[in-house]
Amino acid sequence: MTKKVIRNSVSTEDYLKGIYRLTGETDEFATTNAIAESLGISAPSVTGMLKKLAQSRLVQHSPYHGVRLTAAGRSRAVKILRRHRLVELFLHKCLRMNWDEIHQEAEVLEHALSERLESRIDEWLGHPRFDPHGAPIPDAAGNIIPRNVLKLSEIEARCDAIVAQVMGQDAELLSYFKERRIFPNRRITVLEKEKFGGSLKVRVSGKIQFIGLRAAQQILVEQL
Amino acid sequence: MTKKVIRNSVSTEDYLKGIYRLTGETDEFATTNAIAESLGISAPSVTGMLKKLAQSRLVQHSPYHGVRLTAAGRSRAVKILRRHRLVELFLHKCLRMNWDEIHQEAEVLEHALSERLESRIDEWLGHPRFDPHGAPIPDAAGNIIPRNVLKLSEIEARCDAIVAQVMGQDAELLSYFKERRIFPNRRITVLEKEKFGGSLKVRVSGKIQFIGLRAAQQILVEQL
DNA sequence: TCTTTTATTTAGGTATACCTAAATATTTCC
DNA sequence: GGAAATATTTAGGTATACCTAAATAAAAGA
Repeated sequence: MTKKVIRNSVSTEDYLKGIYRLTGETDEFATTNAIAESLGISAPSVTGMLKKLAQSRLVQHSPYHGVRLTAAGRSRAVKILRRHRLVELFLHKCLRMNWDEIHQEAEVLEHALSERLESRIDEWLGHPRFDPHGAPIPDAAGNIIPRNVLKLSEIEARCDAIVAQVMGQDAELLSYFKERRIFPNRRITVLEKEKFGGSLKVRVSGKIQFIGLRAAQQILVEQL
Repeated sequence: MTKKVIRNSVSTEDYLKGIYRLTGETDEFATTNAIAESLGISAPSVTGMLKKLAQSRLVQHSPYHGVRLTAAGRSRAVKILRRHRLVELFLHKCLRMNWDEIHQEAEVLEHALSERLESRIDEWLGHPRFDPHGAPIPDAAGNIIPRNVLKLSEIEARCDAIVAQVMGQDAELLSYFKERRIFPNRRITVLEKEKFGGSLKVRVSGKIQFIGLRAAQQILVEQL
């Protein structure tokens, strides 16, 4: 027992991706509850799965504390992330799918790509570096372009910035951004910040508008 | 118990597709062993699964005799077949994937397409009617173009025909056809048939060559 | 510090889909 | 018709990945 099984399941990939999303390239631990919430799975189920992932040396499990990805686990997570973002961009560019539909499709397709198909799509796209939401696409070796980004909500009033990325998980939020013409590479100026977590008054794409705090936390910018 | 559960699994889709491949549009029964062999699963496992599919009203199960698809089961099978063939053609046309690679990819991707993506691909391809192996692609309603085809092995010597379809499951066999330039829509003439299941001497694409009987059974033609 | 709250894990159970070995039904052949 | 061969099903078991309820550990607050 406690043998090191090879885990190729969709579940395994979803856990690794979820943990990576929580901890990024840091060596922080992701907590059981955070993982449970992000995957929509009960905490006891998560505990059980984390033990299996630890046996397969994909995560390091520190009981009652959390897990962090091993090198192998991180590499698998980055691979899925690459596939997810390549697929999003491909669906958008080749098949003209909407900005707010592609995430949902990619969530399934990322688990169905072979190595071969991944690289064909990468070639078709010309080895792209960013997906349609502005998220960096890891290269075939797993390297990610380092960026210096802040949440829009953290920018001071009267500051200029460039939209780097909008978080693309939620179709409703993406429609919100679309309506307000908030897209990667657009210049954005924070005009005013209401106190105590209120809206931000900004100018973007020539229009002055208000953005809720929750939305502003989902927009990454490069400050100028 | 014995409730009518909704079955959306990859396994379910593979069984329905497999049964359809065995029986086509006829009302014949597929036997347990034939299904087991075609899916590479043990016969007892197949029996168990057929009972579940019968409970979900996707097949009609006649114990010790076999199963046949219900209308619902056939419709699901044809949908998967449509997706499989659309994906094959798309990979070939858009991503320039080889004739003998696309089946393997489609085998996975067919289970990962949404309705929306299926129809985007269909549009991109211009509502195609045949896949790269010459197999007819069912339309969105599930209708399949009727054809009048024979196996090449059934054609009399000194007869002319047009290659309609090469069976595309096996990459090795497809390479064999590729080498011999046997593609859909090519004219093929059977020059001689060796007795007792020997090779066929044919002319195709201007070249005279021999085709093994097993291969000739995997080539469908329209007799002229 | 000690109690309460929160987070995590253990215990026990479910569904899906597969397996082998053994039993039983069906078909084939003499 | 009956024995042998073949096909199918039953019985019992495994692995994956999920669940709820209960127990326990850790963190927070008085």
